[in-house]
Amino acid sequence: MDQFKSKVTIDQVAKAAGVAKSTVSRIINNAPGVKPATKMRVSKIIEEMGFTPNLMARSLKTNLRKQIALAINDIRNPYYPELAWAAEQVAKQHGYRLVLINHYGNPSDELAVVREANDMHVDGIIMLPLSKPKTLMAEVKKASVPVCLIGVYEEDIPADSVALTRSEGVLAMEHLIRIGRQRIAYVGRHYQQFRPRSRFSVYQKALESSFLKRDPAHVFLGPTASIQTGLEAAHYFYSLKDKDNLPDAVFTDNDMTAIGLIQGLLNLGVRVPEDIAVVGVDDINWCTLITPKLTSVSSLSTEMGRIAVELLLKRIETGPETEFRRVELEPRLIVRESSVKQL
Amino acid sequence: MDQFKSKVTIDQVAKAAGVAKSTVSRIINNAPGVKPATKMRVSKIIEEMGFTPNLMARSLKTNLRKQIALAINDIRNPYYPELAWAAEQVAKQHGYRLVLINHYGNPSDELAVVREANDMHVDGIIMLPLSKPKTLMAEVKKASVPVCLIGVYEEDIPADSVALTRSEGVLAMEHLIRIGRQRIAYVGRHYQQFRPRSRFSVYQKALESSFLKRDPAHVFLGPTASIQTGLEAAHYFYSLKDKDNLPDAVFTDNDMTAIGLIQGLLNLGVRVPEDIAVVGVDDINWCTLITPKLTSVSSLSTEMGRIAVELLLKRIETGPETEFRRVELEPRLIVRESSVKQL
DNA sequence: CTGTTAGCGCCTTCAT
DNA sequence: ATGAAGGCGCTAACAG
Repeated sequence: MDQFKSKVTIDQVAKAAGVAKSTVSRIINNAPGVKPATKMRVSKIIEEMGFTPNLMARSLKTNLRKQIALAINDIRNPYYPELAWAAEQVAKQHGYRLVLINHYGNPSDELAVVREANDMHVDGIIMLPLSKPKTLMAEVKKASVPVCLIGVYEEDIPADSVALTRSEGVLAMEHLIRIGRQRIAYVGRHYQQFRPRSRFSVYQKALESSFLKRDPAHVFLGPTASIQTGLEAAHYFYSLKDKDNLPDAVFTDNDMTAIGLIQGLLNLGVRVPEDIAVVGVDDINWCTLITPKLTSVSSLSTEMGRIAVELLLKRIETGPETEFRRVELEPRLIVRESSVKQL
Repeated sequence: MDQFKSKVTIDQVAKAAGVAKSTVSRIINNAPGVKPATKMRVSKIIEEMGFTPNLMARSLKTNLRKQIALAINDIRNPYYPELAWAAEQVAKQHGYRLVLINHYGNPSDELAVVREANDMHVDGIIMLPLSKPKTLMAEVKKASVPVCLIGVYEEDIPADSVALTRSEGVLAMEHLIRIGRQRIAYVGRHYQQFRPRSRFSVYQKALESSFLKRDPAHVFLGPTASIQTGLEAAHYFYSLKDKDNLPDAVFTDNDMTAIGLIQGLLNLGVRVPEDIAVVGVDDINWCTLITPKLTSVSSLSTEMGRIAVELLLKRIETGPETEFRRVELEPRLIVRESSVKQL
């Protein structure tokens, strides 16, 4: 194992160049106070020897890793790559690396993620939390570095955050009601506890305030934000005994599930949107690539990712002194074929 | 910045427990030779103080990071998340963490990736290289840790590898020819240099050996494996002056581009597969979610990811002594609606 | 069984 | 402008 070309150290360079390590250190860090001549000479040797500083040794000393963690649910849901991509662009621009930490939906793992991030000694953490507020609070407090939250409504958590001005559910439900749907179902993930402004809570409230029937049979909760959950939901609705009570619309937690749901419905001979209109959340790229194209509420993944990194980097610089910032974005409904036949 | 809850160190624990740090070290590493009583007592203190070892300090010492890098092209192409997911499962099982490094297609960046991985002091690197053989060789040799290659045919590179027994192109072209297509086009990425067994080379050879016309106008090369490239290809073919010479089939480098291509063709009123049959490569999940469902040659992303990690971990253990291993998988053609109307 | 010591590779005063 | 020395947090001999 040690026969692999071992990394050259700053000492070796110093020795080879006949200078002290501190001089080499100054050079690789562009520190002032090195005679141009020696700088040039040593730089050449550095180049020749292929020396690159051991980042871990460096950060052990400086306590700076130039690295931020992005805790996500499942990399296989395109929503996260889209967000991560945008976040990475900004991070890179500032000389930071973005490290993804997957916690496949198990909300109890969110705490593990924080611990992991602590251990890795990243400079900051971006989270898209699923936990209930109390747990989340504990998580954030356990973090030994700044945290930036995405998509969280609670206001009293010691972290910067980016969120929407209102739940995606509001736009989705408004839309379905406006186009005259009467029996609107809900398909989504099962949370430990639904936040007051969660998509599901909003769904329930919207039904009430428009005097639509709230039928427990019209709610299907799966374990993950996946195609699979959508397929299962389709079979579930189809298996309802009371065929007259089939939903005529479904508001879906997320686009992946919505896409699975549509797939499942079509397989069962249900027409979308004629028989059942479907609205998702996230507006992932694939919305326009399936048939029918999926109506969705954009949760602004790329903007969120970008802003989260910006907030976090600012916080890393300024420290916890300044007041926590909260950026709010306006969600957008994008109407496509899965909810209205003719646009 | 330093007002954030600072991490507690092994010294603090040792002091608080009234033992030497080495004892604490032995305990957190489950090393033998600690009296159960003290172990119990100190463990409790560790728990109370919330101590977790600084992984960077540890690896500075042990030269082991329990971390492997996966160098990928673009996280937004679902092929990579699928592969990364599988790789991560195996890595986690062995106590390793998987770190993704994106090098958005710029093949010259592949070298940068190796350097980056070196700097990060990961224990090994998995690559899906795009570079031409000579460059690739240089890259692998620059690595200071074991490398495992995915999808490379060259045999003389000092690295373990997982690859297919034959190019995906063989299966794709066989299929298109068998179903009687005469004017088969190619859409793909532009490489610095096409390897002999690359998809494009195989495409050309297949045309020759079946005495089909090789028309330069039937080749469209884009910069990336993206939807966008597919859309552009569709417009390109449509804009050909010689309408009688439109292709009746397209072999596409990758599924993303194939999906974009189909989308573009449908928008232009071209029927798929009646007018143009389309075959992709990778067999990403989305193949079955679009309409028409995409015929594709599976490049076995999850198996590749899994095996690559296994090979790499074995190599990390054994070192460079043992001969480099090469695992070969049989590619599979999955026929769907984009190439034949009735299955 | 437990403590002492000596670095891992780097940065950072403090001298020179 | 450069060198010498100390230490970041941890592990790994070597003593006791």
